[in-house]
Amino acid sequence: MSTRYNFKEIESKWRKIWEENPVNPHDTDKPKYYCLDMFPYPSGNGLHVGHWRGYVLSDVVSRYKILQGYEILHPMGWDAFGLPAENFAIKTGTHPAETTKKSIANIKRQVKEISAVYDWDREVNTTDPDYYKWTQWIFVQMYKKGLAYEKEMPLNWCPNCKCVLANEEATNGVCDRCGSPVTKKNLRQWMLGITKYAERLLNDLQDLDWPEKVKKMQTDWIGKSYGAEVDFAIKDTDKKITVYTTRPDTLYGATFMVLAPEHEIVPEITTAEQKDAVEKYVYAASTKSNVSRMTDKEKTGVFTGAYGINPLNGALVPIWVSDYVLADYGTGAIMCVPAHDDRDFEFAKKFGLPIIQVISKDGKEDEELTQAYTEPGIMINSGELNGMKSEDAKAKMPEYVEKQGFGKKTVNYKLRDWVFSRQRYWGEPIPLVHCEKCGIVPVPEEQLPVELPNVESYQPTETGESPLASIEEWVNTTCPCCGGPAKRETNTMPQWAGSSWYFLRYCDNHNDKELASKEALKKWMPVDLYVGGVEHAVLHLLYARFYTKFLYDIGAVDFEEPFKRLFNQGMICKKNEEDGKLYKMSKNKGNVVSPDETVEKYGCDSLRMYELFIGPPELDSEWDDSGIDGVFRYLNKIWKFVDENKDKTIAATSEIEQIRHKMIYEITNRLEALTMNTVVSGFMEFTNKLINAVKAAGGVDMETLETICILLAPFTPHIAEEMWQNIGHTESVFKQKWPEYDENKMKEDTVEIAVQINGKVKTTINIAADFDKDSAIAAAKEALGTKLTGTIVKEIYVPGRIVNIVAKN
RNA sequence: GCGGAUGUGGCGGAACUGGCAGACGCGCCGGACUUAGAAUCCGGUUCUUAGGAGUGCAGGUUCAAGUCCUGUCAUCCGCACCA
Repeated sequence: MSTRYNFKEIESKWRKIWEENPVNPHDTDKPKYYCLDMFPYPSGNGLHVGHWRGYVLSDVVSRYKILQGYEILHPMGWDAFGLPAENFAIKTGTHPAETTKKSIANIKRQVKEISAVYDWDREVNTTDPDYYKWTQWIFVQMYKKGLAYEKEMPLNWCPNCKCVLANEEATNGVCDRCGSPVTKKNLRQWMLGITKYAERLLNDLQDLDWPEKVKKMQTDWIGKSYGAEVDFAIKDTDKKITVYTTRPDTLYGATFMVLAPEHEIVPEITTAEQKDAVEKYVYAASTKSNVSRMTDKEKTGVFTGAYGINPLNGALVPIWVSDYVLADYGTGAIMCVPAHDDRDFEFAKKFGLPIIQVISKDGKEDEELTQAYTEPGIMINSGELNGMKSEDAKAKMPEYVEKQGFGKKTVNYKLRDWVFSRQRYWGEPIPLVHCEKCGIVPVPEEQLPVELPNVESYQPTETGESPLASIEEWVNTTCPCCGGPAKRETNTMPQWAGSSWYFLRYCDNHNDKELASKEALKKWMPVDLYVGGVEHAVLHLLYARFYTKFLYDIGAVDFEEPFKRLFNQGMICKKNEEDGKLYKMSKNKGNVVSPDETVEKYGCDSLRMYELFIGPPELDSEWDDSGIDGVFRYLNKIWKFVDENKDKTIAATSEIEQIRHKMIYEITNRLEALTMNTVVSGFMEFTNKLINAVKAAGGVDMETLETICILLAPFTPHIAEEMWQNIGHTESVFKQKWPEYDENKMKEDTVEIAVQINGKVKTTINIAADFDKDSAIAAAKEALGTKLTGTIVKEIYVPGRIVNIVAKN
């Protein structure tokens, strides 16, 4: 394709000029706008055109805000700790720092091709000791507040990564990173008490301008439920079992109990006759993989031989063990009401346990329940509760149980504390020292950062020990407290540590006294628009909110929510040659399109515009190699139009003026709504209209040419800047003001409207836009002529839209 | 199983609070320019027995439904024995 406008020359020219004279000067007294991209992991594979999508979108918004008179913070950095560099080190012996440095250099070069208005002097890198000093500092503050603690417990262990995983990283029993099935391993690990923040993390979601989907995912992950804990005494012992239930209204219907196999009371209450069977079952459950425990829905279980006593009516209920009860949710023990719970019903049927109905639709007992009745209804077989609405009983029971002294009202969360230590090399060392005399001592703040030492072997171990453990001269240190011999903590932090607060560091990235100064944070935070993929809906976005709330509590920041508005861009997919199916671009699938080549062929402006044009930005889109031709042709067209008309401008005709105002109106509104695909189609549509109007008028006015340049500037900055210069300006287009529209001037004098008979379009008429109903109907009837037959029942006129005549024959 | 999103020409997709369905672009067809091709420009492009039919399917509300209501199907995503 031959080129009409020389994008190569224009783009390199302006890139250079902007580098010397940034279009977004700082330290102004303008209002602020913080527009943030989720920073990338600098992978060796570099970027593909899918990565551009979010970056272009956020840049368009940033440049638009500049034109609207804002001072912008639009930074970029590198989330550079992580496994790929470390695995590469294991294979080749190359130090991860070296690999990371190279990858960053490459990806930075690629990111610069986007020509975004990034503040490169605010770049951060999570592996830079000046950065992770503060990652460690935050950990120390958490430790001091008792929020970071050590605990031994069965943890998700990825045998492939040889590393523990947080719950959030092991959804569906599979390692988030490598897809291996996760096993459980009993390990002593560092935890962060995120559950202390469950309520705030849940409540504060309400006011965020985030996609509902993400809010819902976080809400579900936190998993709040209301209910009661009820104590069941165990027959012939002085022991009791506390169960958690969300259905205290059904307490009279409890006919058995089930304990999780891991429940500590199981061996204590199991009778001699049942001992073998129970031990066998518990052992089998412990070796069952996480995946099958989640997916095997067929109920299994074993009777312990013991009986609990229903505190309400003294009824004896057999106590069973089954792995459908989870040890780490609620109390690890449940009361079972088979009449009103699907799972309990299934269990009761399978093992022949009694079923007592305590709720029914009409207050009468059903003949026989064929399935659990889970709807609300009227209480029956429930003593003093009989006749009450089940919802009322549900609301009343927790308090009643509490008053009677055999339980209490409670709230439960699915959210677990965050397993925070990793047994790998390429991460922030946890800044703690183990002293025989003083116990665990945090490294004093003035000694931070605890830098990562060099190791010989990056190989992780089977035992759950970090490769750092083998470096004796590093491990052996002195206790900051007593000066005696001590050992360093050898675990490192998860990759999420660095990304949980990086948006704060951008505000003041050179500060060596604080993670960021109060003034800088006050100026910039919170983030006004955060753009990134939906894959971090629970992980990064939950952790970052947690960190922010913690920093708020210790007075380090004065806001509780870091990201006011969140936008999730869709992925760019491409058909795989082999199976013809759409896949997200990836090296594995061999469907990657390189932005480097695309820029070479079409230029940055064309690629930027095509990234937006490809489809609704929040949905996945299919890359079409020839689709970019359309925007490239468009840019040539607008270039030619401006070039041909710039030297012979005339006064604006009313038609051209009307097009200009309408164009400003549409582009602005669509841009505000982030419906970027329709912005691009709007540019094309209005340009076509304009070209026709200009042909008729014999020329165009200067203001219209200027408007086009400014409107295009956020989208295709180079060509816009060049055209702006070509029409006679010496100052950057980004120093201009975003144009305003005048609604009165948008209006057309005459409009074409459709004329319908009984809702079917028969013809169209051109009438004055301000015609009243009678004139419009009259004009419509005239246009219809003999087509209109029968008796007219109704006449409808929607100004500017339609005339509909309802006639009966 | 629960929750959410999506469903419109050959393709990607437009259509603001119900008001001319298919904007804009790709592709394709025809024409102009050219020795020729590429590029560019101009015109056409939902289907169709030319009366109509048509926004996954079946109903409903309305003068008027892609848009609202009821039911249903398909695809994708998230959660998934959370008591």
